[in-house]
Amino acid sequence: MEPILLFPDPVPPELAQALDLAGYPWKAATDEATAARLEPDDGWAGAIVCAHVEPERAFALCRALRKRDAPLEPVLLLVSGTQLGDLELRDDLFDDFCLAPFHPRELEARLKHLFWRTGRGTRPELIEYGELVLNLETYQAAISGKPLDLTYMEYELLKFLSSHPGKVFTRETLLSRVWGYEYYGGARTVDVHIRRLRAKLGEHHAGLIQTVRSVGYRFGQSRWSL
Amino acid sequence: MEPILLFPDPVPPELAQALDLAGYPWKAATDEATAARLEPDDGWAGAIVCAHVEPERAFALCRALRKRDAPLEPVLLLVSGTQLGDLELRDDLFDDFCLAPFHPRELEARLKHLFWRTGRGTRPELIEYGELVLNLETYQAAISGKPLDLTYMEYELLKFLSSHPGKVFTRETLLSRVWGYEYYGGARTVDVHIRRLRAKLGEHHAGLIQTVRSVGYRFGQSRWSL
DNA sequence: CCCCATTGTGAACGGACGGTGAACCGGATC
DNA sequence: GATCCGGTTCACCGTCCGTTCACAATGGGG
Repeated sequence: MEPILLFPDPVPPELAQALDLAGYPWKAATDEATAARLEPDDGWAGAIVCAHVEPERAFALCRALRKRDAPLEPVLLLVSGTQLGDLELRDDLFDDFCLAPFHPRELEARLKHLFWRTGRGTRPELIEYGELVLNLETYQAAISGKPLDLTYMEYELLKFLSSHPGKVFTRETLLSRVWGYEYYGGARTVDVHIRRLRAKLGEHHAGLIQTVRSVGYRFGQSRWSL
Repeated sequence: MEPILLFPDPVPPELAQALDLAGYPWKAATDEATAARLEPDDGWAGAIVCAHVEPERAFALCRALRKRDAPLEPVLLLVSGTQLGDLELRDDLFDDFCLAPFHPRELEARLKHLFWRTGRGTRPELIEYGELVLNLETYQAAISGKPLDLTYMEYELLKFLSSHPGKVFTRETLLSRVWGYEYYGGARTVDVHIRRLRAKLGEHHAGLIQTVRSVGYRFGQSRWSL
């Protein structure tokens, strides 16, 4: 996802923290010129402008962003309670606003809705480990950019392992955590699924899943290796 | 100005007071039927739905309001902080939301901005994905320029799927989001509608709807942004 | 160097999952 | 009331894939 443009620079710490927590990339700028200089090739994903710190410059920036050839959108405004009246007649400068101080989850919800409204894709939930990417929303997996054709159990197993890299799991643990607590079946089932996973990961990446003899399996590099 | 539709009835006193203070006329309704009975000749100006009192019925009402021949808008949702997560996947049910308890002036500012926005007709009236086009105003669908003759449910299902491309939905999710929360019926119903959709999409485009075994269905290709 | 526990491998079985055709049913229309 | 239309349900069936088993390969300990 392209980064979100923030104003001002430096960014209020609670804003930066909320965005980091929600997983949105961002860059801060002090004015339109630096914003233009920092802009990625494929443009900004949107902008969040703090109007409660420097109102005049904030609104001026909004106006500049909207007057570009390709108007920047969506623009979310952060305002203090006393500024609510200032929004009048400035409707065209922003797409949504949020009262400061804000609850991180409100900001996240507003961003989500805003991105949906403006048609831009919302940020997918991913598990990444090196070349491997699992998309939790689409139930798809890819390694080195090439999609893996995994079955349901293979996907679930890989998802569990890759979300605990470096940790060793016994077959029994895997059976209870991935298959379900009530599962009653042979432990060798795990071996077969591991084998098929390694095969589909390809020779080059098969080592991502390691066997720990007489214990179980581990995904990724051990914390103590090297 | 036409009145705003409120839910539920009786209206939370702070909401009624805030609207009276801001000078907005309103009428309250307990459900869609009474809303239809109370509706003025020239329609509602918009709706404010309290989702923090009766979430299920509130969202059901939103869906009903949006499915009318002339979808009611704008819709402003009042939610509690703990409900922020519930907004996910319900983006199409509302135009803006406000955290309860709210500051009267925030509500007023949101209404003002909302009316300004909808006056300019910013709500998307088309959904496009590749060759597929859904016209939300005329309830028509076309692929490669040729109109599709879809039934109501087929259209709703395709609309929901195509507005979340790449994402996998379980049958239960589809039943609750497309058919309605109160729906009690077999999950296989979804299969049949999917089959008819694929048939009407034609052999060449049937792959737009993919089956994810033991999970559900997915529309279009996933976005591998990043 | 041998032995046996442990794990990898190939194949086969069978259950479950989903596609499909058709019947059913309730409401709308004439 | 007859007919049509669209949504739901059901039964059937093909296929996918999770599981199991037998056997080969491996590796650590004595």
